Amino acid sequence: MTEKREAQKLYRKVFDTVIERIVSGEYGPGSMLPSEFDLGGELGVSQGTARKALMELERKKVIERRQGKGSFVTQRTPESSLFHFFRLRDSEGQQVVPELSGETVRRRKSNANERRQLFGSPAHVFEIERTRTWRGKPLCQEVSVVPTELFPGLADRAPLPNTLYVLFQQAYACAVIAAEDDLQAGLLGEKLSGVFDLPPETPVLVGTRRSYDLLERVVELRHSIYLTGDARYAVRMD
Amino acid sequence: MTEKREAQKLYRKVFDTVIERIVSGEYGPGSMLPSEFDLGGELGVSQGTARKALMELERKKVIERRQGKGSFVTQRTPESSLFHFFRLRDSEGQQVVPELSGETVRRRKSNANERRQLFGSPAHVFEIERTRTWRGKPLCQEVSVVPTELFPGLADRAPLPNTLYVLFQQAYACAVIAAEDDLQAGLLGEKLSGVFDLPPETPVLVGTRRSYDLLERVVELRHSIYLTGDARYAVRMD
DNA sequence: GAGTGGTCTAGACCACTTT
DNA sequence: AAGTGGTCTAGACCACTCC
Repeated sequence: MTEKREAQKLYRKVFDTVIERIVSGEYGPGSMLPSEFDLGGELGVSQGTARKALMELERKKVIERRQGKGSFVTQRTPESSLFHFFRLRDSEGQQVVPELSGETVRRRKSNANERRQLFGSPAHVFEIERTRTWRGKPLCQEVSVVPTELFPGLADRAPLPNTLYVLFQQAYACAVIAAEDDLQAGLLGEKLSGVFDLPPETPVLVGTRRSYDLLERVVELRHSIYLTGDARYAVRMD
Repeated sequence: MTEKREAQKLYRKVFDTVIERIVSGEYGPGSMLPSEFDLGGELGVSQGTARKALMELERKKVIERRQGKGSFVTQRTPESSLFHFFRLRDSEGQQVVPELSGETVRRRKSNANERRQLFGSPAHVFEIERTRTWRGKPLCQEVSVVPTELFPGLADRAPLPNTLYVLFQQAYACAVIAAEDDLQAGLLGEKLSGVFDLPPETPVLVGTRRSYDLLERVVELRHSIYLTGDARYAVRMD
Protein backbone atom coordinates (compact mmCIF):
# COMPACT_ATOMS: atom_id res chain seq x y z
CA MET A 1 0.00 0.00 0.00
CA THR A 2 1.17 3.51 -0.63
CA GLU A 3 0.13 5.78 2.21
CA LYS A 4 -2.17 3.93 4.54
CA ARG A 5 -0.70 5.92 7.43
CA GLU A 6 -3.01 8.85 6.86
CA ALA A 7 -6.14 7.18 8.07
CA GLN A 8 -4.90 7.41 11.66
CA LYS A 9 -7.18 6.15 14.35
CA LEU A 10 -10.81 6.26 13.41
CA TYR A 11 -12.00 7.23 16.88
CA ARG A 12 -9.69 10.22 16.61
CA LYS A 13 -11.70 11.45 13.66
CA VAL A 14 -14.89 11.20 15.68
CA PHE A 15 -13.24 12.95 18.63
CA ASP A 16 -11.97 15.81 16.48
CA THR A 17 -15.27 16.18 14.66
CA VAL A 18 -17.17 16.62 17.90
CA ILE A 19 -14.67 19.17 19.22
CA GLU A 20 -14.87 21.04 15.95
CA ARG A 21 -18.65 21.18 16.08
CA ILE A 22 -18.61 22.44 19.65
CA VAL A 23 -16.14 25.18 18.80
CA SER A 24 -18.13 26.16 15.72
CA GLY A 25 -21.25 26.48 17.84
CA GLU A 26 -23.10 23.66 16.09
CA TYR A 27 -23.26 21.85 19.42
CA GLY A 28 -23.91 24.57 21.99
CA PRO A 29 -23.39 24.35 25.76
CA GLY A 30 -25.80 21.83 27.25
CA SER A 31 -27.10 20.54 23.95
CA MET A 32 -27.52 16.85 23.22
CA LEU A 33 -25.18 15.02 20.88
CA PRO A 34 -26.27 12.35 18.40
CA SER A 35 -26.40 8.83 19.84
CA GLU A 36 -23.45 6.49 19.50
CA PHE A 37 -25.15 4.75 16.58
CA ASP A 38 -26.06 7.94 14.75
CA LEU A 39 -22.67 9.54 15.20
CA GLY A 40 -20.93 6.36 14.09
CA GLY A 41 -23.23 5.97 11.11
CA GLU A 42 -22.72 9.55 10.03
CA LEU A 43 -18.96 9.28 10.13
CA GLY A 44 -18.76 5.79 8.73
CA VAL A 45 -17.52 3.96 11.81
CA SER A 46 -19.09 1.41 14.11
CA GLN A 47 -21.00 2.26 17.26
CA GLY A 48 -18.11 0.92 19.36
CA THR A 49 -15.67 3.31 17.75
CA ALA A 50 -17.96 6.31 18.23
CA ARG A 51 -18.35 5.11 21.80
CA LYS A 52 -14.61 5.17 22.42
CA ALA A 53 -14.41 8.78 21.23
CA LEU A 54 -17.34 9.82 23.40
CA MET A 55 -15.80 8.11 26.44
CA GLU A 56 -12.61 10.06 25.89
CA LEU A 57 -14.53 13.32 25.55
CA GLU A 58 -16.30 12.55 28.80
CA ARG A 59 -12.99 11.86 30.53
CA LYS A 60 -11.80 15.33 29.48
CA LYS A 61 -15.06 16.80 30.75
CA VAL A 62 -15.96 18.10 27.31
CA ILE A 63 -19.25 16.22 27.40
CA GLU A 64 -21.35 14.49 30.04
CA ARG A 65 -23.06 11.16 29.43
CA ARG A 66 -26.06 9.82 31.25
CA GLN A 67 -27.44 6.35 30.84
CA GLY A 68 -30.89 6.40 29.35
CA LYS A 69 -30.69 10.08 28.41
CA GLY A 70 -27.82 10.84 26.09
CA SER A 71 -24.55 12.77 25.76
CA PHE A 72 -24.50 16.49 26.39
CA VAL A 73 -21.97 19.27 25.91
CA THR A 74 -20.70 20.15 29.38
CA GLN A 75 -22.35 23.29 30.64
CA ARG A 76 -20.06 25.52 32.63
CA THR A 77 -21.86 26.78 35.72
CA PRO A 78 -20.58 29.01 38.52
CA GLU A 79 -20.59 25.97 40.79
CA SER A 80 -18.75 23.57 38.48
CA SER A 81 -16.31 26.30 37.53
CA LEU A 82 -15.52 27.12 41.14
CA PHE A 83 -15.25 23.48 42.10
CA HIS A 84 -12.87 22.70 39.31
CA PHE A 85 -10.69 25.76 39.00
CA PHE A 86 -10.89 27.50 42.36
CA ARG A 87 -8.93 25.21 44.64
CA LEU A 88 -9.38 26.88 48.03
CA ARG A 89 -11.00 24.71 50.70
CA ASP A 90 -11.81 25.47 54.32
CA SER A 91 -10.40 23.61 57.29
CA GLU A 92 -13.09 20.93 56.90
CA GLY A 93 -12.23 20.41 53.27
CA GLN A 94 -15.33 22.19 52.02
CA GLN A 95 -15.25 24.35 48.92
CA VAL A 96 -14.66 28.03 49.64
CA VAL A 97 -17.33 30.15 47.93
CA PRO A 98 -16.04 33.72 47.94
CA GLU A 99 -17.85 36.94 47.10
CA LEU A 100 -16.74 39.47 44.56
CA SER A 101 -15.83 42.76 46.25
CA GLY A 102 -14.12 44.78 43.56
CA GLU A 103 -13.56 44.74 39.82
CA THR A 104 -11.83 46.79 37.18
CA VAL A 105 -11.55 45.95 33.50
CA ARG A 106 -9.28 47.74 31.10
CA ARG A 107 -7.79 47.35 27.67
CA ARG A 108 -4.07 47.82 27.25
CA LYS A 109 -1.10 46.81 25.13
CA SER A 110 0.36 43.41 25.87
CA ASN A 111 3.86 42.93 27.17
CA ALA A 112 6.45 40.55 25.74
CA ASN A 113 5.67 37.76 28.16
CA GLU A 114 1.97 37.90 27.35
CA ARG A 115 2.60 37.85 23.62
CA ARG A 116 4.91 34.89 24.05
CA GLN A 117 2.46 32.82 26.06
CA LEU A 118 -1.06 33.80 25.00
CA PHE A 119 -2.70 32.33 21.92
CA GLY A 120 -2.23 34.46 18.85
CA SER A 121 0.53 36.70 20.25
CA PRO A 122 -2.05 39.44 20.82
CA ALA A 123 -0.96 43.08 20.58
CA HIS A 124 -3.72 44.10 22.97
CA VAL A 125 -5.27 42.43 26.00
CA PHE A 126 -8.01 42.94 28.52
CA GLU A 127 -6.83 43.07 32.09
CA ILE A 128 -9.45 42.09 34.66
CA GLU A 129 -8.57 42.80 38.26
CA ARG A 130 -10.85 41.46 40.96
CA THR A 131 -10.82 41.21 44.73
CA ARG A 132 -12.83 38.65 46.64
CA THR A 133 -13.91 38.25 50.25
CA TRP A 134 -14.96 35.22 52.24
CA ARG A 135 -16.85 35.19 55.52
CA GLY A 136 -16.55 38.96 55.61
CA LYS A 137 -12.78 39.00 55.33
CA PRO A 138 -10.57 39.78 52.32
CA LEU A 139 -9.46 36.58 50.61
CA CYS A 140 -7.74 37.18 47.31
CA GLN A 141 -6.85 39.42 44.43
CA GLU A 142 -6.90 38.03 40.89
CA VAL A 143 -5.57 39.70 37.77
CA SER A 144 -6.60 37.97 34.54
CA VAL A 145 -5.16 38.84 31.17
CA VAL A 146 -6.90 37.69 27.97
CA PRO A 147 -6.46 38.49 24.28
CA THR A 148 -8.89 41.12 22.97
CA GLU A 149 -9.29 39.15 19.74
CA LEU A 150 -10.86 36.18 21.48
CA PHE A 151 -13.23 38.20 23.66
CA PRO A 152 -14.40 41.28 21.73
CA GLY A 153 -16.38 43.77 23.77
CA LEU A 154 -15.48 42.16 27.08
CA ALA A 155 -14.83 45.51 28.74
CA ASP A 156 -18.35 46.68 27.90
CA ARG A 157 -19.92 43.77 29.74
CA ALA A 158 -18.97 44.98 33.21
CA PRO A 159 -19.91 44.02 35.78
CA LEU A 160 -18.68 40.57 34.80
CA PRO A 161 -20.16 37.43 36.36
CA ASN A 162 -18.57 35.83 39.39
CA THR A 163 -16.79 33.22 37.30
CA LEU A 164 -15.19 34.29 34.05
CA TYR A 165 -15.18 30.83 32.49
CA VAL A 166 -18.97 30.71 32.40
CA LEU A 167 -18.98 33.91 30.38
CA PHE A 168 -16.19 32.67 28.12
CA GLN A 169 -18.20 29.59 27.22
CA GLN A 170 -21.61 31.16 26.85
CA ALA A 171 -20.74 34.41 25.14
CA TYR A 172 -17.60 33.43 23.23
CA ALA A 173 -17.91 29.66 22.63
CA CYS A 174 -14.56 29.32 24.38
CA ALA A 175 -14.57 26.47 26.91
CA VAL A 176 -11.70 26.41 29.39
CA ILE A 177 -11.07 22.75 30.18
CA ALA A 178 -7.62 22.79 31.76
CA ALA A 179 -5.29 25.09 33.67
CA GLU A 180 -1.82 25.05 35.17
CA ASP A 181 -1.10 26.87 38.40
CA ASP A 182 2.35 27.66 39.72
CA LEU A 183 2.39 28.48 43.43
CA GLN A 184 4.95 30.37 45.48
CA ALA A 185 5.09 31.85 48.95
CA GLY A 186 5.31 35.60 49.28
CA LEU A 187 4.47 38.60 51.40
CA LEU A 188 1.49 40.87 50.89
CA GLY A 189 3.63 43.96 50.32
CA GLU A 190 3.00 47.69 50.68
CA LYS A 191 0.79 48.11 47.65
CA LEU A 192 -1.80 45.48 48.58
CA SER A 193 -1.48 46.19 52.27
CA GLY A 194 -3.76 49.14 51.78
CA VAL A 195 -6.26 47.23 49.66
CA PHE A 196 -6.69 44.49 52.21
CA ASP A 197 -6.06 46.56 55.34
CA LEU A 198 -3.47 44.07 56.59
CA PRO A 199 0.22 44.36 57.45
CA PRO A 200 2.55 44.22 54.45
CA GLU A 201 4.43 41.30 56.01
CA THR A 202 1.36 39.06 55.92
CA PRO A 203 2.33 35.77 54.21
CA VAL A 204 0.38 35.01 51.02
CA LEU A 205 0.12 32.33 48.36
CA VAL A 206 1.12 33.72 45.00
CA GLY A 207 -0.30 31.83 42.02
CA THR A 208 0.24 32.23 38.31
CA ARG A 209 -2.05 30.40 35.89
CA ARG A 210 -2.24 29.44 32.26
CA SER A 211 -5.71 28.44 31.11
CA TYR A 212 -6.30 26.17 28.11
CA ASP A 213 -9.42 25.89 25.98
CA LEU A 214 -10.82 22.99 23.94
CA LEU A 215 -8.26 23.56 21.21
CA GLU A 216 -5.36 23.57 23.70
CA ARG A 217 -4.87 27.28 23.23
CA VAL A 218 -3.66 29.45 26.13
CA VAL A 219 -6.57 31.85 26.45
CA GLU A 220 -5.81 33.43 29.83
CA LEU A 221 -2.90 34.32 32.06
CA ARG A 222 -3.80 34.95 35.67
CA HIS A 223 -1.90 36.22 38.68
CA SER A 224 -3.50 35.57 42.06
CA ILE A 225 -2.75 36.51 45.64
CA TYR A 226 -4.42 34.35 48.28
CA LEU A 227 -4.65 35.09 51.98
CA THR A 228 -4.72 31.55 53.31
CA GLY A 229 -5.69 32.31 56.87
CA ASP A 230 -8.42 29.72 57.27
CA ALA A 231 -8.25 28.36 53.75
CA ARG A 232 -5.98 25.90 51.96
CA TYR A 233 -5.16 25.34 48.33
CA ALA A 234 -6.10 21.70 47.71
CA VAL A 235 -4.24 19.48 45.26
CA ARG A 236 -5.05 15.92 44.27
CA MET A 237 -2.31 13.82 42.66
CA ASP A 238 -3.10 10.50 40.99
CA MET B 1 -34.61 -13.60 39.29
CA THR B 2 -33.72 -13.53 42.95
CA GLU B 3 -30.38 -11.84 43.50
CA LYS B 4 -28.67 -11.29 40.20
CA ARG B 5 -27.26 -8.05 41.56
CA GLU B 6 -24.27 -9.74 43.12
CA ALA B 7 -22.45 -10.45 39.89
CA GLN B 8 -21.51 -6.76 39.60
CA LYS B 9 -19.40 -5.77 36.66
CA LEU B 10 -17.16 -8.53 35.39
CA TYR B 11 -14.25 -6.24 34.61
CA ARG B 12 -14.38 -5.15 38.23
CA LYS B 13 -13.61 -8.70 39.27
CA VAL B 14 -10.57 -8.75 37.02
CA PHE B 15 -9.48 -5.34 38.30
CA ASP B 16 -9.79 -6.39 41.94
CA THR B 17 -8.07 -9.71 41.34
CA VAL B 18 -5.02 -8.03 39.86
CA ILE B 19 -4.83 -5.50 42.72
CA GLU B 20 -5.14 -8.33 45.21
CA ARG B 21 -2.32 -10.27 43.58
CA ILE B 22 -0.06 -7.23 43.57
CA VAL B 23 -0.71 -6.55 47.25
CA SER B 24 -0.15 -10.20 48.13
CA GLY B 25 3.18 -10.10 46.33
CA GLU B 26 2.19 -12.64 43.67
CA TYR B 27 2.79 -9.95 41.05
CA GLY B 28 5.91 -8.10 42.27
CA PRO B 29 7.10 -4.66 41.16
CA GLY B 30 8.10 -4.75 37.51
CA SER B 31 6.84 -8.27 36.86
CA MET B 32 4.83 -9.18 33.80
CA LEU B 33 1.11 -9.91 34.03
CA PRO B 34 -0.67 -12.61 32.05
CA SER B 35 -1.84 -11.55 28.60
CA GLU B 36 -5.35 -10.27 28.06
CA PHE B 37 -6.41 -13.67 26.73
CA ASP B 38 -4.83 -15.66 29.55
CA LEU B 39 -6.18 -13.41 32.29
CA GLY B 40 -9.63 -13.45 30.74
CA GLY B 41 -9.55 -17.20 30.29
CA GLU B 42 -8.44 -17.79 33.85
CA LEU B 43 -11.22 -15.64 35.29
CA GLY B 44 -13.90 -16.78 32.88
CA VAL B 45 -14.38 -13.55 30.94
CA SER B 46 -13.62 -12.52 27.39
CA GLN B 47 -10.39 -10.88 26.28
CA GLY B 48 -12.21 -7.58 25.81
CA THR B 49 -13.38 -7.57 29.41
CA ALA B 50 -9.92 -8.35 30.75
CA ARG B 51 -8.68 -5.58 28.49
CA LYS B 52 -11.03 -3.04 30.01
CA ALA B 53 -9.77 -3.86 33.50
CA LEU B 54 -6.14 -3.62 32.39
CA MET B 55 -6.78 -0.28 30.71
CA GLU B 56 -8.25 1.06 33.93
CA LEU B 57 -5.27 -0.21 35.91
CA GLU B 58 -2.97 1.54 33.48
CA ARG B 59 -4.92 4.78 33.85
CA LYS B 60 -4.36 4.60 37.61
CA LYS B 61 -0.68 3.93 37.02
CA VAL B 62 -0.87 0.57 38.75
CA ILE B 63 0.48 -1.17 35.67
CA GLU B 64 2.22 -0.13 32.47
CA ARG B 65 1.34 -1.64 29.11
CA ARG B 66 3.58 -1.77 26.07
CA GLN B 67 2.50 -2.93 22.67
CA GLY B 68 4.28 -6.09 21.63
CA LYS B 69 5.72 -6.68 25.09
CA GLY B 70 3.07 -7.05 27.73
CA SER B 71 1.63 -5.50 30.90
CA PHE B 72 3.90 -4.87 33.86
CA VAL B 73 3.39 -3.86 37.47
CA THR B 74 4.52 -0.23 37.71
CA GLN B 75 7.95 -0.02 39.23
CA ARG B 76 8.42 2.95 41.52
CA THR B 77 11.77 4.59 40.82
CA PRO B 78 13.33 7.67 42.42
CA GLU B 79 12.72 9.51 39.14
CA SER B 80 9.07 8.55 38.67
CA SER B 81 8.38 9.11 42.34
CA LEU B 82 9.89 12.59 42.28
CA PHE B 83 8.16 13.50 39.04
CA HIS B 84 4.79 12.43 40.31
CA PHE B 85 4.76 13.41 43.95
CA PHE B 86 7.35 16.14 44.29
CA ARG B 87 5.75 19.08 42.56
CA LEU B 88 8.49 21.72 42.71
CA ARG B 89 9.66 23.05 39.36
CA ASP B 90 12.29 25.65 38.52
CA SER B 91 11.61 28.89 36.67
CA GLU B 92 11.88 27.07 33.33
CA GLY B 93 9.35 24.48 34.41
CA GLN B 94 11.96 21.78 34.88
CA GLN B 95 11.69 19.25 37.70
CA VAL B 96 13.59 20.22 40.83
CA VAL B 97 15.87 17.38 41.93
CA PRO B 98 16.89 18.12 45.51
CA GLU B 99 19.54 16.48 47.66
CA LEU B 100 18.98 14.97 51.05
CA SER B 101 20.86 16.94 53.70
CA GLY B 102 19.52 15.66 56.99
CA GLU B 103 17.44 12.81 58.35
CA THR B 104 16.13 11.57 61.66
CA VAL B 105 13.82 8.62 62.20
CA ARG B 106 12.11 7.89 65.46
CA ARG B 107 9.29 5.80 66.83
CA ARG B 108 6.71 7.48 69.04
CA LYS B 109 3.11 7.30 70.18
CA SER B 110 0.56 8.67 67.74
CA ASN B 111 -1.60 11.67 68.49
CA ALA B 112 -5.35 11.82 68.10
CA ASN B 113 -5.23 13.39 64.66
CA GLU B 114 -2.90 10.70 63.36
CA ARG B 115 -5.07 7.92 64.77
CA ARG B 116 -8.10 9.48 63.16
CA GLN B 117 -6.58 9.81 59.72
CA LEU B 118 -4.03 7.03 59.30
CA PHE B 119 -5.06 3.53 58.25
CA GLY B 120 -5.64 1.23 61.19
CA SER B 121 -5.72 3.95 63.88
CA PRO B 122 -2.17 3.06 64.88
CA ALA B 123 -1.08 3.51 68.48
CA HIS B 124 2.51 4.03 67.36
CA VAL B 125 4.08 5.69 64.35
CA PHE B 126 7.44 6.32 62.79
CA GLU B 127 8.28 9.96 62.32
CA ILE B 128 10.78 10.67 59.55
CA GLU B 129 12.15 14.19 59.44
CA ARG B 130 14.26 15.19 56.47
CA THR B 131 15.79 18.36 55.11
CA ARG B 132 16.70 18.85 51.49
CA THR B 133 18.87 21.27 49.56
CA TRP B 134 18.87 22.37 45.94
CA ARG B 135 21.67 24.08 44.08
CA GLY B 136 23.53 24.35 47.33
CA LYS B 137 20.76 26.17 49.16
CA PRO B 138 18.25 24.86 51.70
CA LEU B 139 14.95 23.98 50.04
CA CYS B 140 12.57 22.16 52.32
CA GLN B 141 11.87 20.26 55.47
CA GLU B 142 9.56 17.25 55.38
CA VAL B 143 8.12 15.37 58.33
CA SER B 144 6.46 12.07 57.40
CA VAL B 145 4.40 10.03 59.80
CA VAL B 146 3.57 6.40 59.02
CA PRO B 147 2.02 3.54 61.03
CA THR B 148 4.58 1.17 62.56
CA GLU B 149 2.33 -1.79 61.72
CA LEU B 150 2.62 -1.25 57.99
CA PHE B 151 6.38 -0.68 57.96
CA PRO B 152 8.02 -2.88 60.61
CA GLY B 153 11.69 -2.21 61.19
CA LEU B 154 11.68 1.03 59.24
CA ALA B 155 13.78 2.84 61.83
CA ASP B 156 16.53 0.23 61.49
CA ARG B 157 16.90 0.86 57.79
CA ALA B 158 18.43 4.33 58.16
CA PRO B 159 19.74 5.97 56.17
CA LEU B 160 16.57 5.75 54.10
CA PRO B 161 16.62 6.19 50.33
CA ASN B 162 15.99 9.59 48.78
CA THR B 163 12.36 8.77 48.01
CA LEU B 164 10.35 6.93 50.62
CA TYR B 165 7.77 5.57 48.20
CA VAL B 166 10.35 3.43 46.42
CA LEU B 167 11.19 1.78 49.74
CA PHE B 168 7.52 1.38 50.63
CA GLN B 169 6.88 -0.52 47.42
CA GLN B 170 9.98 -2.67 47.34
CA ALA B 171 10.34 -3.57 50.98
CA TYR B 172 6.73 -3.48 52.14
CA ALA B 173 4.63 -4.21 49.00
CA CYS B 174 2.86 -0.91 49.67
CA ALA B 175 2.46 1.14 46.51
CA VAL B 176 1.53 4.79 46.98
CA ILE B 177 -0.55 5.74 43.95
CA ALA B 178 -2.28 8.94 45.04
CA ALA B 179 -1.83 11.85 47.42
CA GLU B 180 -3.64 14.99 48.49
CA ASP B 181 -1.70 18.13 49.36
CA ASP B 182 -3.15 21.13 51.17
CA LEU B 183 -1.08 24.28 50.74
CA GLN B 184 -0.95 27.42 52.84
CA ALA B 185 1.30 30.42 53.09
CA GLY B 186 3.35 30.87 56.25
CA LEU B 187 6.52 32.24 57.76
CA LEU B 188 9.63 30.23 58.48
CA GLY B 189 9.52 30.97 62.22
CA GLU B 190 12.15 30.98 64.95
CA LYS B 191 12.61 27.25 65.24
CA LEU B 192 13.42 26.59 61.58
CA SER B 193 15.23 29.86 61.19
CA GLY B 194 18.24 28.25 62.82
CA VAL B 195 18.04 25.08 60.71
CA PHE B 196 18.00 26.96 57.44
CA ASP B 197 20.07 29.96 58.52
CA LEU B 198 17.44 32.36 57.21
CA PRO B 199 15.38 35.11 58.85
CA PRO B 200 12.28 33.84 60.69
CA GLU B 201 10.08 36.14 58.61
CA THR B 202 11.00 34.37 55.35
CA PRO B 203 7.76 33.40 53.55
CA VAL B 204 7.31 29.67 53.01
CA LEU B 205 4.86 27.25 51.46
CA VAL B 206 3.38 24.97 54.10
CA GLY B 207 2.03 21.69 52.78
CA THR B 208 0.20 18.86 54.47
CA ARG B 209 -0.25 15.56 52.68
CA ARG B 210 -2.28 12.39 52.89
CA SER B 211 -0.86 9.53 50.83
CA TYR B 212 -3.02 6.65 49.57
CA ASP B 213 -1.92 3.16 48.61
CA LEU B 214 -3.40 0.64 46.17
CA LEU B 215 -6.15 -0.24 48.63
CA GLU B 216 -7.09 3.43 49.16
CA ARG B 217 -5.64 3.35 52.66
CA VAL B 218 -4.02 6.48 54.12
CA VAL B 219 -0.51 5.20 54.75
CA GLU B 220 1.32 8.47 55.37
CA LEU B 221 0.75 11.96 56.74
CA ARG B 222 3.35 14.51 55.78
CA HIS B 223 4.05 18.07 56.77
CA SER B 224 6.34 20.03 54.47
CA ILE B 225 7.93 23.46 54.51
CA TYR B 226 9.12 24.75 51.13
CA LEU B 227 11.37 27.73 50.52
CA THR B 228 10.09 28.75 47.11
CA GLY B 229 12.78 31.22 46.24
CA ASP B 230 13.49 30.05 42.71
CA ALA B 231 11.05 27.17 42.73
CA ARG B 232 7.30 26.85 42.23
CA TYR B 233 4.78 24.25 43.24
CA ALA B 234 3.22 23.17 39.93
CA VAL B 235 -0.40 22.07 39.65
CA ARG B 236 -2.21 20.75 36.60
CA MET B 237 -6.01 20.84 36.56
CA ASP B 238 -7.98 18.96 33.93
C1' DG C 1 -42.28 0.58 24.20
C1' DA C 2 -38.67 3.27 22.17
C1' DG C 3 -34.32 5.31 22.75
C1' DT C 4 -30.25 6.00 25.24
C1' DG C 5 -25.77 4.69 27.30
C1' DG C 6 -23.31 0.48 29.91
C1' DT C 7 -21.51 -4.14 29.77
C1' DC C 8 -19.95 -8.21 27.48
C1' DT C 9 -18.75 -11.29 23.79
C1' DA C 10 -16.24 -13.18 19.66
C1' DG C 11 -13.61 -12.38 16.18
C1' DA C 12 -10.70 -9.83 12.68
C1' DC C 13 -6.71 -7.41 11.54
C1' DC C 14 -2.75 -4.24 12.58
C1' DA C 15 1.67 -2.73 14.92
C1' DC C 16 5.33 -3.78 17.73
C1' DT C 17 8.78 -6.83 20.09
C1' DT C 18 11.35 -10.83 20.63
C1' DT C 19 13.20 -15.16 19.10
C1' DA D 1 7.07 -16.91 13.24
C1' DA D 2 4.96 -16.36 17.60
C1' DG D 3 3.20 -13.48 21.15
C1' DT D 4 1.80 -9.19 22.84
C1' DG D 5 -1.17 -5.03 23.11
C1' DG D 6 -4.04 -1.55 19.86
C1' DT D 7 -7.89 -0.75 16.84
C1' DC D 8 -12.24 -1.90 14.85
C1' DT D 9 -16.39 -4.39 13.92
C1' DA D 10 -21.05 -6.54 14.73
C1' DG D 11 -24.02 -8.04 17.63
C1' DA D 12 -26.30 -9.31 22.17
C1' DC D 13 -28.37 -8.04 26.34
C1' DC D 14 -28.98 -4.98 30.46
C1' DA D 15 -30.22 -0.57 33.02
C1' DC D 16 -32.10 3.75 32.93
C1' DT D 17 -35.20 7.56 31.22
C1' DC D 18 -39.06 9.31 29.08
C1' DC D 19 -43.44 8.96 26.93
